[in-house]
Amino acid sequence: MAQTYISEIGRHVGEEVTLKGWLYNKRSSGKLGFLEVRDGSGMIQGVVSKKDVDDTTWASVEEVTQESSITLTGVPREHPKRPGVYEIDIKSLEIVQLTQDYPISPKEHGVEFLMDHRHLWLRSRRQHAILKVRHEIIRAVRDFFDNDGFVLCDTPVFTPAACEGTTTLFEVGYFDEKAYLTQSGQLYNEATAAAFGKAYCFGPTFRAEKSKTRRHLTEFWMVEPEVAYARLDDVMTLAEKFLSYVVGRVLETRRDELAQLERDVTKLEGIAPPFPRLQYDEAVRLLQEAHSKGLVENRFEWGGDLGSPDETYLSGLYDRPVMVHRYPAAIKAFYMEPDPERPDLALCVDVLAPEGYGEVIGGGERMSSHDLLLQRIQEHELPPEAFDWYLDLRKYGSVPHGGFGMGIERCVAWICGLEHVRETIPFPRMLYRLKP
RNA sequence: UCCUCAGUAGCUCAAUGGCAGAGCAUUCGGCUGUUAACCGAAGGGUUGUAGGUUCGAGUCCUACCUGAGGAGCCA
Repeated sequence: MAQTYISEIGRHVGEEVTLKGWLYNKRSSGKLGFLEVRDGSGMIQGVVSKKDVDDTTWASVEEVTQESSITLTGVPREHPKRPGVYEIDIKSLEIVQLTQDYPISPKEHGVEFLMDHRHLWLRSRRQHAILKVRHEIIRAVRDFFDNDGFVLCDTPVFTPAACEGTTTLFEVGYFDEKAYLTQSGQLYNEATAAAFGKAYCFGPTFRAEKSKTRRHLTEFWMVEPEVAYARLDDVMTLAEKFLSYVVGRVLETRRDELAQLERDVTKLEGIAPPFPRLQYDEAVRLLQEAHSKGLVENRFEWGGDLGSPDETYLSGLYDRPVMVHRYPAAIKAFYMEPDPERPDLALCVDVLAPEGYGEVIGGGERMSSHDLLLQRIQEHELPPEAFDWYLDLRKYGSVPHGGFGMGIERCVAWICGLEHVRETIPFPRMLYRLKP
């Protein structure tokens, strides 16, 4: 018999249908059984009474265990006590495979145990909700750029040299030479933006930093748009429109999943342009003021990069993401365009998500002068021959241009209200975590 | 790399330096509207590893291993 998916069960009330899936949980009351069934598309409670089915089916009901694969036929109807919720009266049940000793019980488990069983943990309600929000975020990201005239131009994962130094790169063998896993597609995006005007890449990114916090993965997904002729203000305007669109789409299509995650959606409903724009100088003043009031432990000095506690404090001042711009050039990457009015500042921006989720976007205006870029490469003691092609972009029709990168997992963690990014990707890769 | 915390049954956790315990899971029995169902019973242990202190160590000390949170660095 043709399979009906649980997500479509409402269209089949009163008809006999076949479900194919797995047993999520079982409860019983004597000769009445309650089977919670999942099929990937959703969950439904099956009800089966001994007097209504043959002995074979009742024996299966008694025997079936958590996460056994099953097929069943039955007739869906509304739940007697919960309007809008469906149940299915089971007519017959077949066990495809009887599962023995499923490790994840319906009770609490620790992080290490769940991470070791990540391949099975994905079956749980919570992980389902998170990964469906992730999927929606990725769809929204693609739709936003596709609908705005951007061309998807993916950049390589194998790269010959570092964008910003080799210390945080994974080195791999590439036949007879060394290669590195990409830490950003941005340099290549500058080439595709010069070709297509507006381009973006979206793929995995690798950082070999020995970071061990709730915000770090060694392999994560990043979307990076790049726009020819864009100035810093244009980049910031794009970033606030983009983030607002993504949040709006999740609110529109994934309310059930956010409710499952107990996310306070009122914190998301106000996310709309304009986002506050805070110049680095002003951020320093706010942080020093906060320190004198005892709100921030360490006194922040001009010239440093914002630490996590600093970011958390600043983002806590606003009800939407805050865009901190014009950091000291000395602490930013070599390719940042200097501010013509204050050459010691870089025309860059970091977008800090609310509620302490930290930096979700980093970007800015790129350097357009060939000679200054070459000078910066030399100052940073980078091998100029590795950047021949990159310098070419400044020799043949150089224009002001800029863009940003957004880490998908931090965005998912923020929108879902999660404690840790490890749950935002099916199989997280972290310091000390390479399996499963 | 550094700082802090943790490691006891398959899982989550108790146990003042003095008999190794509970809930869940599993097995058996009961229950016709359950919702992490509930009720009764049973099986289940080299207390992360190695050494030390002590009449006696899950508990105290040392080293190591594993994990978690944080710093730095970053999206």
